[in-house]
Amino acid sequence: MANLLANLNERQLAAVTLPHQHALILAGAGSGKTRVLTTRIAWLIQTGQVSPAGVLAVTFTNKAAREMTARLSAMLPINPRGMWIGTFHGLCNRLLRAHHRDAALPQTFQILDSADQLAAIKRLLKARNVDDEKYPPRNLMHFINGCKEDGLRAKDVEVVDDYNRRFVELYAAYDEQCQREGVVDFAELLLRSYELLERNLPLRTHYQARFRHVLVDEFQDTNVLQYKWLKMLAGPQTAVFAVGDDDQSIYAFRGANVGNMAAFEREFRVENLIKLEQNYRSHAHILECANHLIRRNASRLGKELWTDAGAGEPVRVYEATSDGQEAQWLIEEARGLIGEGWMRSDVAILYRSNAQSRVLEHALFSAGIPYRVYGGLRFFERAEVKHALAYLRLMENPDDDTAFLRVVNFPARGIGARTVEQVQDAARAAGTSLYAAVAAMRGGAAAGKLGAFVALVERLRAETAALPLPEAVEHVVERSGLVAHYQTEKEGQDRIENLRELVNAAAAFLSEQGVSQDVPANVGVSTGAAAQAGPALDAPPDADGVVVDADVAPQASPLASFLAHASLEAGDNQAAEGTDSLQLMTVHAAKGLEFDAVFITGLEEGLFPHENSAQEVDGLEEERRLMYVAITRARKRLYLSFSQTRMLHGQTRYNVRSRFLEELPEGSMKWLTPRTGLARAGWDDGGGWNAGWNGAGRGGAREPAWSGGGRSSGLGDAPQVSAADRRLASKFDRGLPWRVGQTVAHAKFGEGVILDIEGSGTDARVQVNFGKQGVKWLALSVAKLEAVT
DNA sequence: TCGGTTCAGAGTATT
DNA sequence: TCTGAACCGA
Repeated sequence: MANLLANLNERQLAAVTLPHQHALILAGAGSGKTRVLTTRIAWLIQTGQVSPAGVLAVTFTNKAAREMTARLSAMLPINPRGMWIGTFHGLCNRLLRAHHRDAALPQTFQILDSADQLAAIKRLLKARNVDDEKYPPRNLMHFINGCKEDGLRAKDVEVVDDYNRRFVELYAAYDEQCQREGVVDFAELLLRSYELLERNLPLRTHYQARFRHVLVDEFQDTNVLQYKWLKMLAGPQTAVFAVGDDDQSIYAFRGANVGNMAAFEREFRVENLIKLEQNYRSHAHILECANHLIRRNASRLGKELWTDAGAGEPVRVYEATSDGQEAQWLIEEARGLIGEGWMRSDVAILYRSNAQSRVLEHALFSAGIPYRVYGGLRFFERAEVKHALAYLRLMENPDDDTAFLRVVNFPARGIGARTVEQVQDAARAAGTSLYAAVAAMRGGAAAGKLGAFVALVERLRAETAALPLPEAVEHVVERSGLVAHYQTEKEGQDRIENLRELVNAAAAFLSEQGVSQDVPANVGVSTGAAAQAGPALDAPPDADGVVVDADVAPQASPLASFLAHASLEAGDNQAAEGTDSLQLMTVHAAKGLEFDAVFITGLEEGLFPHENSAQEVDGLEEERRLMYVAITRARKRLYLSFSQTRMLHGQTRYNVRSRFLEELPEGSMKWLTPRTGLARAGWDDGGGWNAGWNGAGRGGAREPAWSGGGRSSGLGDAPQVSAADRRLASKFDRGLPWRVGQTVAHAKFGEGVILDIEGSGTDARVQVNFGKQGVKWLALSVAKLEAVT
């Protein structure tokens, strides 16, 4: 144990060895967060305070879960595979498989990824003849996921208008469709297991008693439902150890609710709040910049990073004349670094939006510098892989209509859209799945072809019944006709490779799970987890019967587990490793990573901070946190660059440098280009976005529209102002006390940002984005708005 | 069923 | 400017 706790600093040690009580650890960037989490678990187990089965540790990404598992197995002589360490979705999947009956799901339920979900929604809209112009599938998906992430079923959603009513109806219909098909989407995994625990007292009591320690990573990223889920799981004997950093909360747009941190502190009566502020990553000038910048955010729990590593080099700032020139400069700098012996893989080039990578890639390519771009298609998202998985899914669960439609005519077997529609009609009439409808259909050429398809799936299932998973996958890949189909394609070779890789992935999956390679793919097995579970899992008999713990419940078959794995872990999304390359990625993708040298590019108003964020509640603060994350990625050297002009959407935009540059401490910066003065009047942190993004550039005027200060005067004076700008400007000439971009408060809806203003006098209306409460038009003569400063 | 054309939209993203 | 999706004709 001595060496377990060795080399921890005072605060880290305190966090690791906290008593059996709820705790909130505010872990700054580079402060050893993962180390504290894993050491805490190891320490608890090693000192006999909890058995491995009594620990539940939850993360957001598979990568984080893997890292935690790996570090733990290095610290402890136990097999951490049997422990409940995983992503929210992975753990929910585990619960639902074990208690599928109580959760009203088939044991073989399939998991829809985002693309599957969208396809299912489109299918739903089509079947119900819904105008998808008026109700775009993507909006509906967003709505459904948003509701689920708030823990709301369709019946719980407050209907505010007719348009919204339709969404709620479709939400209900969507859930029915999923239930009928035996599929669940990502949000459903969470919601369903939450409801399972909520409604099933014996089950809840059992798991609450079992998990004496619940540890949460990246707590600032939890959404409303995840927090509710944690509250449901935490019983009177449970200590929740939440680790997070409110300053690194950059995922509000996907439902993360930083407010959970304060709520946790309050609702769990947290007495142990520990701040990890010593940074082991960056030199002091870099941390100075990070601290100085983030201090501007009003809503913070408060934290200041420090290091004893020394001042290091000042942060370099460069002003380019164009985006292309910015890339050229960057290449020269990078060449210099490489020449000095820096590894290319230790140099990262960050940008706010993916579109910015093109110019950079073009320049790097021309210069012959190897680079890797993060993002893009992942292994299990590739079309050919999804096709193969669809066959496997159909074998496992014939009711999976999404899988059916994906491969019913792929490879082409003469089943056209017309035929498919007929099946869909028949299925709807009979209230069955497409697969079952085909089985019920008689006669006709179409039925013949369809019948052949169903027979194919049946045959595949029979032929693979006794085969181990990898061989079963290989058999399906071959006999489904996929390989043959891609052989006829010009560029099908890569796809065939990926199909072969899928066979390898299946084999790798088995060994990762500790399942023997000999077990037939579709036979339930007991994994190491069950064997390891031990006496701690003897569930207390209850009035309603005995609770069978997930670890001793029959396990799903290797195939079912593999399919879940494929949905829950989309695989790598970065170019294969190999040659030493520069690392290109968005700032979001860089979170959690670190590099010796970091370039943050495109530091321009409208781009970073992004213009769209001005329309969101607390949008600017989130952008600032994003900048904070970017800065704290750098160990030794940090470059910040921006460009006077940038090609965007086919037009040259004339930029003003990012306000974030003005928010950094002079003393820690070194301008590589002369620092020009800027008229900064008109800046407004309170929600306003007075910068003249709208006008600048389109008229060809370099003069920023807001140079004069306030929006209206600036616009009025600018030459060649567009019609849109005049329309905008006119909104400020009516003497209304409101302006676009302003943050306001409403008694019922909370804080919002004004998006638009229409009419005048008693007719005046404002459109306000209230975030989760939605976008609303409010009549100013009725609604009471207050300015938020 | 595929391939070309047209059109809108263009922010960040894990499971 | 560029991309992806939808659509139409062969």
